[in-house]
Amino acid sequence: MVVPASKSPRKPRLTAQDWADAALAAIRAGGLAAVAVEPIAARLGATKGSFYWHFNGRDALVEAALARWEERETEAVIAAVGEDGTPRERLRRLLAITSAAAEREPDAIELALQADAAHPAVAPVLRRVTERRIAYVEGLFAEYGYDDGEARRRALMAYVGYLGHEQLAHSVRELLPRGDAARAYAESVLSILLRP
Amino acid sequence: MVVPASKSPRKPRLTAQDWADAALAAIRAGGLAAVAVEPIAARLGATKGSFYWHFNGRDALVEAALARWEERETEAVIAAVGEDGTPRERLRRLLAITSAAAEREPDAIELALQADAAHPAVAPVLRRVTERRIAYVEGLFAEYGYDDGEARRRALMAYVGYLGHEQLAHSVRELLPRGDAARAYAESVLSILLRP
DNA sequence: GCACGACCATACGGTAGCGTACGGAAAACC
DNA sequence: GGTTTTCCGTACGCTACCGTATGGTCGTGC
Repeated sequence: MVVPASKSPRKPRLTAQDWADAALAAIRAGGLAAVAVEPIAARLGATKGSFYWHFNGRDALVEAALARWEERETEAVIAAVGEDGTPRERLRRLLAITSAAAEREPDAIELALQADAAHPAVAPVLRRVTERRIAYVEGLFAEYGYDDGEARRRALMAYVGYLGHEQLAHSVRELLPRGDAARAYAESVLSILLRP
Repeated sequence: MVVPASKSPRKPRLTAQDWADAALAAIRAGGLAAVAVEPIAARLGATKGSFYWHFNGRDALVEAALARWEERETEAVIAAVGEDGTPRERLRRLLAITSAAAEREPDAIELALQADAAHPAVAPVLRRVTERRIAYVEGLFAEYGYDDGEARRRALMAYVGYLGHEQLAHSVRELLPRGDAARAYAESVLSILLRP
């Protein structure tokens, strides 16, 4: 009796995207250094033979993963805040989204990239994403009523605080306030940033 | 003609300290992953033979380097601020010291450890150092007049801002204000943090 | 001035990962 | 249904690093 094709799940062919996503997963789990062809191949149930058909080498894979991340990042974060409400409401929403995310589990990919910010493939990606984000927050503050210089300064404070918060959530999470204290903290941050 | 002993500088014997310092230098230059026995040996003009006499293995070297860093860190930073003047003056001094340091070149060792915060040897060191620092800043805010909760929150904001600032200085330095703008920024941060 | 212990170099085997060569299977096309 | 692409597995050599074994050299006590 011959078993039909449904026995072992029919080995789907892999695309370059599959590899890029797997590389992103590796970055999330172990940083840029974890982007290693052979382990990822094993995890995909494939071999290097497949990989080197889709890519020229490890560097190309890294770049593909970063491109994928930047793309996702761009469309996601800012859009999540929306365009409804006063600037204050949008800032509160932004704060809520980011701090809630960090309380669960900080964004490991972003932290990994920040850690390898000097890597030639990482630097430009990080620069673009960072610039976009700060400019966005600066816009919110400007809309709120601050003049150019002050809006820029406050945006920087806010973003720098965000970065450090993610970092601290990753390294010494128990020092961050939780629950009610976290809400009081967020409220305090918002009111301080919006005080003239 | 035979040259006396002064020709090649007489090969000084190495101590465990020498190795630990060299490892720290490697961390500064290339992160934890750069702590590799053979390259460091080469840089010291020695071989693994020397290393494995002083240490049991790579892990022991990493721990020695971290211990050395923690020691330095503890005695240095807080002491630099001193105990003179009002809390406000001391906070300003602290801000000046740290932001000036970041403007030149952020502390690469600290960033590297932050990047590998999950490493079993790094985590406890980072936890202790971070706790000490935040507690110190919290003390300053308390002395300034805030009640316990508020002092803690402000200390957290300040520290989280410090972390993010170092991070940004490392990844996208050109986004940070320089010169006069930097001074205006620091002034703004201080006044915001000390406003009731 | 020699003997012993501290210190180090050399040489070796082992592992993980990169990249290449090449043959074979699977789809796509006609 | 055969041919041509597309996709992938296997096998190989190469490099960088870890850790061990072993014998040599240097300093120091006596």
